[in-house]
Amino acid sequence: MQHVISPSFFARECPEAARDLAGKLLCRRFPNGRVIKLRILETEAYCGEADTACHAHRGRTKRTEPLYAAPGTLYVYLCYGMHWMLNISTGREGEAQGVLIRACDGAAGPGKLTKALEIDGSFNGRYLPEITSELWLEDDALPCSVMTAERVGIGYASPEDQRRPWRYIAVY
DNA sequence: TTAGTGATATCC
DNA sequence: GATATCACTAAA
Repeated sequence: MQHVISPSFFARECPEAARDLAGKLLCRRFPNGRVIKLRILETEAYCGEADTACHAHRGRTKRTEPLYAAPGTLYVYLCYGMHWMLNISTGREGEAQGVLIRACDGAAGPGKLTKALEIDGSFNGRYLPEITSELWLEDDALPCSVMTAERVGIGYASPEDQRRPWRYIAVY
């Protein structure tokens, strides 16, 4: 039985939410009506202002605002001038936590993922329950195990934060 | 290994 | 106002 994931799923500490999100289904209805569902294979947790890898580690800015918003709010931003990164806010409102969705099957890499799903900056700051006709998450209860690893692409973070096992990989 | 790309943050 | 920096990718 398919079950649509509600925002309360994200109302807990980021590493837990990121770990649980691995193996779930990311579902997208395109403007032309076509629907695809991709299994999430890789996520990363960014855990608030104290995490030097998190965009919000220097405090609240216009850009990081969605990370502070209610859990289930999307944080979508452009990297390297061409790739949109898809994140979902977690924790409590006022805490700058988020989960980066790094890979689904058929789309390995956060930039390829958003391209495949046609997700861009227009989704930034949107709240999942308000856009269920375009983007939603499902739990089909397919069992899997989850491996952890160090996060990638965060050479600017402190050495101890770079070592944190906050990357989650679903294994079947 | 390197170029490509543009928004953002941080510094004049 | 200017510049440096990026939670990346494809091509070579």
